[in-house]
Amino acid sequence: MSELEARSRYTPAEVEPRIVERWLASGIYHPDAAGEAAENYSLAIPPPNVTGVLHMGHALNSSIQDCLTRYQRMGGRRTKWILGTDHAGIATQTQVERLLAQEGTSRAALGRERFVERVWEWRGSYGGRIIEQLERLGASADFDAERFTLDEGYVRAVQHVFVALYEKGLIYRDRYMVNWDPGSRSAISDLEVEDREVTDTLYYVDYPLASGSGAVTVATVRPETMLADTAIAVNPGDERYRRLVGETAILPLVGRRLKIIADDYVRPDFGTGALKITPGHDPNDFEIGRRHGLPQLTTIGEDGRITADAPSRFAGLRTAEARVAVVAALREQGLIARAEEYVHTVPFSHRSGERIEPLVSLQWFMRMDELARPAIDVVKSGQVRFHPQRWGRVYLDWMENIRPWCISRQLWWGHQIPVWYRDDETYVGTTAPAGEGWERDPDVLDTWFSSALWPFATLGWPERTPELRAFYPTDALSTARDIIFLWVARMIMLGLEFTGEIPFSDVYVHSIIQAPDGRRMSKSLGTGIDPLDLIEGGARPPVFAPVVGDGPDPGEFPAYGADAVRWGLLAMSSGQDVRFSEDKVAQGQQLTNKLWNASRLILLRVDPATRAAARPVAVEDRWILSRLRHAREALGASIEHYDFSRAALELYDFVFSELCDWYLELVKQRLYDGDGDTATTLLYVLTETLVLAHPLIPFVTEEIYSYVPGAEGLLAARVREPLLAEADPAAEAELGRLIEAVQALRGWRNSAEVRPGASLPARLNADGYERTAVQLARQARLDLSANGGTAVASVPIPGGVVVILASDQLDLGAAERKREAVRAELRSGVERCERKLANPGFVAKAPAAVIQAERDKLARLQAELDAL
RNA sequence: GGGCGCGUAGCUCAGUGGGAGAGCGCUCGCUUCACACGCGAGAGGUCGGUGGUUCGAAACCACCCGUGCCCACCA
Repeated sequence: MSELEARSRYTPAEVEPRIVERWLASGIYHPDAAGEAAENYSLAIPPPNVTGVLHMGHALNSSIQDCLTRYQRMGGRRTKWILGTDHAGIATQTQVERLLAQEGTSRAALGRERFVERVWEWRGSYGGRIIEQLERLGASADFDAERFTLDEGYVRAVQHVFVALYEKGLIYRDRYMVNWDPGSRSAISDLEVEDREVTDTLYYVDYPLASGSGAVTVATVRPETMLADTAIAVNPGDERYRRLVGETAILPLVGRRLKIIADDYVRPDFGTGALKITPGHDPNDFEIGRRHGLPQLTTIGEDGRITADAPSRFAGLRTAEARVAVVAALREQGLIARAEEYVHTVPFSHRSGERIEPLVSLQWFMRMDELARPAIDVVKSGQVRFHPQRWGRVYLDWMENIRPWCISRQLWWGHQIPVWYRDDETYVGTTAPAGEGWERDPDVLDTWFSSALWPFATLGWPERTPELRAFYPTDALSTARDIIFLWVARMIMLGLEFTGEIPFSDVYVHSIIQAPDGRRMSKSLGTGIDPLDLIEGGARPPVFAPVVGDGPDPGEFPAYGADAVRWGLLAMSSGQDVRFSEDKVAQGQQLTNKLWNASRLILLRVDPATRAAARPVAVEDRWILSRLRHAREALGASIEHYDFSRAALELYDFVFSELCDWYLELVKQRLYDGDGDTATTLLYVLTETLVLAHPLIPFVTEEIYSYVPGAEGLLAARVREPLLAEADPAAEAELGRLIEAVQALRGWRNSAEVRPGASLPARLNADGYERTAVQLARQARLDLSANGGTAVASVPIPGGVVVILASDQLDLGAAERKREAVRAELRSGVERCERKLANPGFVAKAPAAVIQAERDKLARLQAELDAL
């Protein structure tokens, strides 16, 4: 007990690490693989990159998932939060390559086998950091069954899927236009490309006609690609060029003969209406080229440099250099008719940040339309629900226009494609083919290919494991919207294809937390916070400077503790993006501190032999039991509806407004007096409050629980029991009256400038206070025992008035001013009601209950006014 | 070009048809034996604008202004 007695402030920094150890040692995070998925509860974490460190998005999403997990676990269901990390192909490979560069070596020097070994070593040393951070946050995930998207069983699952889809004809190899990322030297998918606005120059270039009679002028922002031009296209309806269709132009600098063709794609009103066609280096031209059977030439290589197939003066130049050189050469020949500034969007690699080079390349693709169909149906039918709902529409829009997915990556770190080649033969299988001379495809799969199997591959699929039966399909998926297409959609498609079931029934799309200035939280911008710095205290970046000084060092966050951070993040989040608010974290800290101190009041006064039970002796006991039931129901509904900010605020309101401000103040005296039933009930209310609060603020509640007499085991493992009291509207009405009356009297005292400690002689002239008059007197500091005396003021309260009697405690002038103010307020209220009730439309059309409520209100206000 | 959000108190945000709310900040008062990271009482808003629907609009509809995001192959 000494700790509880000694600390009038809750100290998370000392408590939390100790609690983490108890939870981890208890084994409650790791459920038995028993029962069926329908009765059990499970959810899979979006696997953080193995290179990752905890950022605010992780902290928010983990707070959400842990709230769900703890809530369901305490609801008595076998609950599993599937945990693990993603091998994150490009990110991890880049990280290790950087390390090698520092050591003066390189991937190429090591060779594939040694390099991959190095990555595994790296993962062994540094890859677990985010997992430890999740533990520190209080995440109750299954740490004993941590998975990795490249561990042995997972590799088998991925290969199985690849082979099956290949055999079904959905995976194929093709020479096709891809987004080539010169930074990572790999193809990437459409989803990994981001468009940025760029100011370029639009050049008008003359292509002389072979006939020698003039030239056709084309407009281009990428003159360097002209080296691979194989045609010129115009719109078939364009009168200006009609007679040129079928003619031939001469490609400047190269001399190649280009056919002039007609294609509807060309817009007559843009540029000159004539378009140079480069099937090898532009996605649109690629399509046009296919339509017209044009050759695809390649003059830009995978290294982003001009190839030897181009005129030698350009070979080896980077594209940017080549552009300058080509323009200079054209100028020399007087072929640049015009040049103007041009703002447009250009694709960049999301990964490396480099400008995408569209290239024709031999890659593996996956056809998605067939897989999309059932995945569209399950969302349309409501089997899979998005929260907020509107994200379902976004999902469907994308799915209905889905395109093939380029799944091969020219990396070493990842799932190597299970395909072998020998001369013209191709072998696809989960094990190497027999015989000599087979060469395995060097490429690996897009990381998202393996992520798409996450909810079932982590449970042992394709084996029919007990885990799979117990926990698949999962229940919920909580994620940010930026991976709805990259990940969520693909999990639904592959889940349906390979397990025949939806991978989860609810997708919660949480908000994104921005920096206080509205920018994205990002380390490089200086707008990011390490959540651990909030939890344990640490550097406060300048954009997070407190508006008012709040401590010795504004450059440091105080150690708010994990509960405060979790509560704050939940309270901040909602359906829309929000700016990070340190105030909300501070509010969470106040909540933990309040609960700590309320518990001290109770636990330091009750006899250790007391056991929690509901033994209401006064109406306020019935009231708090009724409010407790209300809070449990409201909070439960909010969590089940994924409304976490509401849940957080409901908890705060219950603890502050109902439990501490009113109930504890009302029963304090009885507790001091040593009343046994009061102690018993208080212990019950406290225990159930801890149960209520635990999913949101697990640490402080677990710590307090350890001091509760008779409480055994861990609060985290406790199952919610049915509450011992029903809703009690009569008690709620009675206490509602009391609270309103006390507030009215306190307000009156304040404005009448009555000394706070003074007890005022008064007469209670109101109905409905038979059982609460003593409390009314105590809370409002009235002396109701006085008889006689001159009435000097009359304070309206529900059901009547309190008449204040003359005493030397009172400044009559101030009291009179207050009385006038109250009178004016009541009058305007009465007028508003009368006006409404005089409106024939209102009386005729409004619902009867609304009209009656209005009449009641008028009567009440009028009575209060009359009483003055 | 298409789509989806958002605009409510000084700040950050709840509130989706019947008397404008919370936290922080601000003002006044209080060393009341759980908590000064506290307690009590207040001030503060033409709910972006215009028009409409309705007995009644912060909420529903239309348009406008401002702002953010997503999707899209116009050189």
